[in-house]
Amino acid sequence: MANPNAECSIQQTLDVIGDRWMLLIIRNLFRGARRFGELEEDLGIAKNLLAARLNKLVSAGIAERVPYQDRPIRHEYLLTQKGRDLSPSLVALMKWGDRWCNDGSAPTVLVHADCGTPLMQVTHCPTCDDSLDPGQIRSRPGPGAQEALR
Amino acid sequence: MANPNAECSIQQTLDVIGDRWMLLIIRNLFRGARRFGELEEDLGIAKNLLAARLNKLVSAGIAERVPYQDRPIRHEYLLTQKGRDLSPSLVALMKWGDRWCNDGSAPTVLVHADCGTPLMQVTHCPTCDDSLDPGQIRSRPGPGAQEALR
DNA sequence: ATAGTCGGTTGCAAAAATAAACTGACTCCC
DNA sequence: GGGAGTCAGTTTATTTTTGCAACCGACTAT
Repeated sequence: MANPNAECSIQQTLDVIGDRWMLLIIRNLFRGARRFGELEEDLGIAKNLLAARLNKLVSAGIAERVPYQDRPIRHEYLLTQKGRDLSPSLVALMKWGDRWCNDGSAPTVLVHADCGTPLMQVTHCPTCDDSLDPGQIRSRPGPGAQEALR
Repeated sequence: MANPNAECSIQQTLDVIGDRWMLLIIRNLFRGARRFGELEEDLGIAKNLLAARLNKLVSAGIAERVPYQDRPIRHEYLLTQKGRDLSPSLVALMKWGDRWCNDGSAPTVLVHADCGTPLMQVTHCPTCDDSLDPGQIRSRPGPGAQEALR
């Protein structure tokens, strides 16, 4: 309890996936990459770092190692529910990059599998049934938290 | 064009804000911190790193330096529109931490300023007028992009 | 004149990233 | 059986980035 930021979920999230490679590895797992060599080649990451990151992902419960052959035993890496649940974060970061790093044009568009419509990501108020912009958002301590932010 | 990932907005985004401190600094700017010393104390970051990060934020156009006194000239740091537009990303990361690092309980809850209702963040299909889960999302190259993600 | 504040810069040691070589368990081909 | 190749790492050395502490300059307060 020395550091008040320890209470913050953003801090805790970044402790797990907040380094230069983690989110890129997770992005590629989302895209369907499964194997060590595949990730290595796609990302251009050093082998030792990839091995270390994958171990961290597995021990954090974001990915799991699943054998795909014996002799020699080889594993592939699959996202768990916890990992798949990072989708909104990745989408949000991608949207930001689309808007601010690519002149608003999107190198990649996310679409609804059923109908092909490009998707939007919104912050939504269930009561007002409306989407909000940042100015409409306030933060307050949650239930079971004493003074989480400042 | 050597690296196909250069096309990806996630990559580009992480190039700018993808290190351990950037999003934490931005989070604190969202919370209202403005001054060097304030950020330094709240985050426990080393002065040289904070100075480097703030310069990077300013040159990336995410924050701006605004004088708040002369003699000696002192500046504060304010988020630009580009910076404020990171709100959805921060929200998404926070939600993930709430769910997966805090047993689902939220140290901090985001609420609608108008009505106080806790907010949801959803991926939304404008055509179907429905919110989607990750399994319903596909990616495809956007307009003006050749083969951005395989 | 002295001390203190604020916002840095500089120098140095420790930690992490990178690149390249090496390993081990196999398979495939001759 | 021998040699080359693949895949998934591990080891080793080099470079870069962090983190820490000391110092600095311009001012204010006492």
